[in-house]
Amino acid sequence: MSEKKLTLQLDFHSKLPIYTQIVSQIQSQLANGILKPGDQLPTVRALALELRVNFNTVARAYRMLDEARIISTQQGRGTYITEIPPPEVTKKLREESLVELTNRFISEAIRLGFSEREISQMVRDRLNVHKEAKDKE
Amino acid sequence: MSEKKLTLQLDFHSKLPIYTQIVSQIQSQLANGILKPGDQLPTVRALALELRVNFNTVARAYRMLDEARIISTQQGRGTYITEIPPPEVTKKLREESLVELTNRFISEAIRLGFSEREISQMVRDRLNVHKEAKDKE
DNA sequence: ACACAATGATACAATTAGTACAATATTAGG
DNA sequence: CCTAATATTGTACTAATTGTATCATTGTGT
Repeated sequence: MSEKKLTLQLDFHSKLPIYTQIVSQIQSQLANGILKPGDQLPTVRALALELRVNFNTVARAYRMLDEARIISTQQGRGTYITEIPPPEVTKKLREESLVELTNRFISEAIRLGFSEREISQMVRDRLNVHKEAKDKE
Repeated sequence: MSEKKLTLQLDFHSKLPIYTQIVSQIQSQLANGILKPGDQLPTVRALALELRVNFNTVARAYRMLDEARIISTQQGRGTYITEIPPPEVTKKLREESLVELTNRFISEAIRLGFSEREISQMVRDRLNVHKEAKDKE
């Protein structure tokens, strides 16, 4: 039995609905290898209990992931990460995870009152610092 | 769930519209620490009932506060004080907070296996999207 | 009387919760 | 072993709670 612990961090005050948070966090865990093809996910009820949400909320997230062919849900059996996630799906997932990460960063910065110009300038800046630090190794 | 009582004093004879009074009183309660980031506000209907006003009036106040990023409203779920309210900080602190935020973003992206090139491209990309969305207003 | 802003009424949409059900797996009796 | 009862799992449908959108009404200033 290889049921993953699957620790998710929900923000109940977020603009984002719970079910989309579940979807995107599972996606990103798959994108960066925390979850692997074949892994069994917790049951809708188990995960719901842990996250303190209604199991239909988890079921809705699972359904979305199922429709995206990322997981396979089987009534009476459980849910599993798809064995052969089409390469273009994983590629797409990877892309999407960066999109989301970047969006979160930008909206956070905007909320803090920074302008687009300041943000892009700072990103250039810190990327340069990062690059220099790496080159010196 | 810590739904605040949120006692507001309205003056129905004031020149100031009800919704303005709601807005400014919530703002001042936040400034005074009576309300804190993450606090859930009463539902538009509950507060309206208590204040003996139409719930659309409360909704209007909430919408204004939402646009000012002071609260976060989510259809079907509720209304919350924004977790990270726009800080009126000094220029230096402000600068440092963007540095911190950017560093966290970059290292997270690097950890996920993205290259500097991909990161800067994506930031440009999402900033453009953000800008366009804003321009449309 | 008119124009405009504020408020109210009504219908709508999104999210989550509740309940009953169907498919599959597991276990108990023989 | 085989079969039937039971448990476990996801599904479907519905209800309740929330904020949103639109238009009507009211009231005030000119």
